[in-house]
Amino acid sequence: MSVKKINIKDISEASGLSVSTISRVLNGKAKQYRISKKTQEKVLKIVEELKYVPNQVAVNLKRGNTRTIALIVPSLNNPFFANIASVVSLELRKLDYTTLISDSNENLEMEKEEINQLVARNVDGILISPSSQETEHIDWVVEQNIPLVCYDRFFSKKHIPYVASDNYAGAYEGTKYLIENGHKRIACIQGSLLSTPNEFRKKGFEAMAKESGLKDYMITGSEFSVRNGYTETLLMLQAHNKPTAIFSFSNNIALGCIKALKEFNLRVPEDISLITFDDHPYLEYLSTPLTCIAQPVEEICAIAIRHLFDLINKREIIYQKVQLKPHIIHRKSVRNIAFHE
Amino acid sequence: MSVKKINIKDISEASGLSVSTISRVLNGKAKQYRISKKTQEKVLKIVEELKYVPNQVAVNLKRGNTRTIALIVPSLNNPFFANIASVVSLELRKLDYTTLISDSNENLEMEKEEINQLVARNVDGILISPSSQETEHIDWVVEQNIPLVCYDRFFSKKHIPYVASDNYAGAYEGTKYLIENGHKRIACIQGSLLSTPNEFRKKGFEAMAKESGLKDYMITGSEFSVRNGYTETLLMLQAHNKPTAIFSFSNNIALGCIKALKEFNLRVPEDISLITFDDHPYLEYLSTPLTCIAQPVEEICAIAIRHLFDLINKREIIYQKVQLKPHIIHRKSVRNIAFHE
DNA sequence: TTGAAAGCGCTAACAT
DNA sequence: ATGTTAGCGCTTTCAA
Repeated sequence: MSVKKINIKDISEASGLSVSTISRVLNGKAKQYRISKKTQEKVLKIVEELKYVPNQVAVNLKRGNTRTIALIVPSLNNPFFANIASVVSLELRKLDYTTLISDSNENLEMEKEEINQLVARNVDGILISPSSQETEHIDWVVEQNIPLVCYDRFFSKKHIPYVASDNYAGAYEGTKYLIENGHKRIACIQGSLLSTPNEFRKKGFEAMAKESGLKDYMITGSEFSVRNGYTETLLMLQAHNKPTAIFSFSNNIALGCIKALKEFNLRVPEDISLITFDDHPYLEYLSTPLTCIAQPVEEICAIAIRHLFDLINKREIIYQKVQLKPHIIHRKSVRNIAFHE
Repeated sequence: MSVKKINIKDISEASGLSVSTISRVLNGKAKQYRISKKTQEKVLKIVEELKYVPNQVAVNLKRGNTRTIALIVPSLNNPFFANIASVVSLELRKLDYTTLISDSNENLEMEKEEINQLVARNVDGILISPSSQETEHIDWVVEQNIPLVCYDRFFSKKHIPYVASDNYAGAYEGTKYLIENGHKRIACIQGSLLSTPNEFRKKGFEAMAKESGLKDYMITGSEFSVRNGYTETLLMLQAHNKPTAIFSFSNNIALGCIKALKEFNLRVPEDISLITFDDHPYLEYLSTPLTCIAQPVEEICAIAIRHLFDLINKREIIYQKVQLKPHIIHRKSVRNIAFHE
């Protein structure tokens, strides 16, 4: 029934050569060991015929490394992270590494479990966007000298390398843009209070608010989810003093926001303006094309990978903490109300 | 520098017990081997203290299985597949399996490479949405008795289990809906000609067209991509006889379609109607909420997983080939022109 | 109730 | 130019 997988010993027997010779040929060490052309050809021929593929599990055990990098995302259903997963796995494949994508579901317990699994599976490195500020499990990884780099979200108080957007600057600029367009009553809908992007977006907003004397604002919400965007928008629309602009702190939040706005028959930007973090192709085709603060996803991935490999190769990391400037993509969801007051 | 990972032998030495005892305790075989409470506690305590996690690579080599399932998706940037990846990995985790997500990038060569990798890594099973009708590499997997189930896309001519939407029925119903709404000139924009979903969508469309005497139609395009949707729409809008309705065969195609329509200042559905395969939260918030044919993603995942485990456990699979009915979600992108001719 | 040791498939150090 | 063998970390058979 069960067809035994063929192994290096089978090749050895079929060819009359020793397993070491097979191993050498297959690992490109033929010249180094001056293995004759004839032998090489014979090996390759038999390998081809028997469709032999070396058992990586055994190779990994022997070598102690797996040529596997783990990528932990908070949610694959978030297009921002799906995009990152796609980019990272493609890039790593070019380096002949396999990517193990783990979805932590925005859940610390799951994240811990996964980290455990990943370490047990001997991954060579971990790229993580942590779901909280809790670091015990992360410290444990670092203690074991397993290379780890944070992307997007990171730990403010720890010396763990990271690559992220400059969320402070992004929020600062976004707010400035809103204010320049005459908005004096702004509501922010934020995401997870435990995440650094949220922390810095909030700070960036507040800094600009302070700088320009903006007093009439609110910051509400607590999750990077459609539902949060929806609920918070619903609530603020029922307050006596509606904002003239909403600053959504993520793509999913914006979606919930739009849903609520629609139910209230409020048009964007005629009745209320909207700007959001995160770009996506569909934003352009929404009933009102959405102005957004786009993050440099490809760069974040590229640099995170580079840093991880610097760690893996014990090269020194010069810029341990990187923040990349996001940029505003102007579409049509912010109205200039400077002269309409 | 490099902190040696602690292993079972370390635990053995630290506890003064043999490695077999450690292994037994850790694998829940304490009662089976009548290991004393004291011994158990001692083991657990030391394991806890030293934060020992068994090396899964060694376990895998020894046991010959990995408790890992590979999920091959054609593209993670397609929200349909990102969604599937998310659902599958969450479901498999519940079963205490790890998911290895691989992005084949709609590319046969990459898919082959990945299959190779996956087999070499001793995955216990493979869930694949193949990027072509080429099956040599798939046959090789099956020959080795590695359980494999196709989802979404499959092989029409092979006896390989699959779970997919009933794309024929979906297209049939979608076309019927268009015709009932008075459309007599319909353009389909299709995706990859090599994929079964496309094949059956095309057939479903043609069947309904024939049945209702629809003559004036075209089927064009060749890729499940935004660009394809864009280009094909652009082309058909320049023809002398514009269609009154477009049937897009995927979410990405629809996005390209909308982009082109917008450039031509054509309103949906006033100037032209649009229906597409695949649902997504944002479809509801597009300038015209898009009517679509939604696939039962959760069910597809659940059944694919069940079938895979039937294979893994050598249980018999009763329904080897499953097609699940999709359903139309009525939004606002199809106009009734029956009385406007 | 516990331990010793073989062996999973491979690589590489040490032969020759 | 090629072969022999130890050992990676674990599970499990066999022994006690």
